[in-house]
Amino acid sequence: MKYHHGNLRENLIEQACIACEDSGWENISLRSLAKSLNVSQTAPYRHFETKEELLAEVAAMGFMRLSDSLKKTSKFLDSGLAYCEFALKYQNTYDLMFGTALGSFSVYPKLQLEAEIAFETLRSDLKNHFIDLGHTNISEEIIQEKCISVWAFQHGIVGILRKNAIAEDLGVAKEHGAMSAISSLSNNFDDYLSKSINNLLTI
Amino acid sequence: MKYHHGNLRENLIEQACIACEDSGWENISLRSLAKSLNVSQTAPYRHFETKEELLAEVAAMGFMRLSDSLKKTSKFLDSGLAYCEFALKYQNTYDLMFGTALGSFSVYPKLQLEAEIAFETLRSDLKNHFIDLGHTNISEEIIQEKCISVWAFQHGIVGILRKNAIAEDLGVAKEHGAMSAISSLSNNFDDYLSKSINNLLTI
DNA sequence: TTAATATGTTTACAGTGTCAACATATTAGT
DNA sequence: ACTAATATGTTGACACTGTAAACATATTAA
Repeated sequence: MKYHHGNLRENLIEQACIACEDSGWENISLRSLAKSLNVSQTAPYRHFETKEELLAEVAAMGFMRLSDSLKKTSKFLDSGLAYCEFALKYQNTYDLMFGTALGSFSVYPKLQLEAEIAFETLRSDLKNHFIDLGHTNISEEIIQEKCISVWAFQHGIVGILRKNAIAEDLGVAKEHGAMSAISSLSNNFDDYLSKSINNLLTI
Repeated sequence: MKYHHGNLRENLIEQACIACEDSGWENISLRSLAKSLNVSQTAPYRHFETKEELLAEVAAMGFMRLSDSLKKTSKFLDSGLAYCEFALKYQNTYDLMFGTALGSFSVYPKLQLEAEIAFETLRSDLKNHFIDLGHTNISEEIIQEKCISVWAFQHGIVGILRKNAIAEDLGVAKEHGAMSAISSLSNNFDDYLSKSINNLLTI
């Protein structure tokens, strides 16, 4: 089962993942990807109808890796930190996953699936968290609602942190100014995070 | 004080704002902007060193309008809804403001200023909210921290809502699936929002 | 073995940001 | 008022981009 190139499709996704994390999805070009795989510049079009379709695959891979990161945590309140770490460590991929390059998840079934798996990971963790706390009679709807709240909060914090140019490390804020009061916050970032999430979980 | 065109710079910003909201920042082209203003394709470069510089101006305008929207609310808990309404009504501009087109706010002084003004608007509203509740001895640090939390939560919720393709109206979710349990949530979106924000404000 | 299909190439089009060289309008300095 | 400096605009070019059409060939299915 070997065509001209072998498995151009998977190689393209692979290289696109690397290129995305290296220089951001906006700087990915099908032509240069093709060139780096020693293939003509329009060869990718035999595997992806459009550039966006390739980007959707990259985003899906991102969600798979996010799920993995979340699964590595034992306590629910740790997963918040894990989430933020992922989002800041793989900034460019995260941008692709949640940014405007792709529209709604539902346009790309595989992407939607992987996104839902990641969400489910967090949701089941949260359910266990509630059980650990002795709250056994909480409806699935509320669990889901709370899960969305937590996710949204984490997502938002990451966005704000980045807009204030906090870099590599979670604990350091470099800028000053009104909005960058974040610095004081990020000195004890994990405390802040778990406290806020705990608040959000109040029923 | 009238040169060749008059005030090309402001006209460019103006048209860019419109174009951005119409078709998204990714589809703005300096050349077509120039053409629509009956000016040569490189004329914009006398006023902006790079395309990004123009986009930063558009984003700054966005924050000005956001501040206006927030100022129109009387109660603090209403401003959350106002924020989400703004973010969903002016989706494309909001993307530019918080997306990856521009890096950190601090790269563009004017943008940073306008962003901080918007933040300050929310912060002072929150302070008054605490005072209304009789909590008069809350430190500025905590107010700021809570303000960041609220902003992050709102920002995150908007992002998640959009990734599930909820349209025009705040109250309606169209998709189904695990993550789109949002639909149940968004039926009483404003209740959900104020409840969550209230939780976040717990000290 | 033949027909269909999957995969890849060549060529081309219309568009992009931005640079360099040049032209002219306005302002500031004397 | 005249001149030099500066702000503004134009022309032309370069090196990219996504992607469509026409063609070629390798692989697979009948």
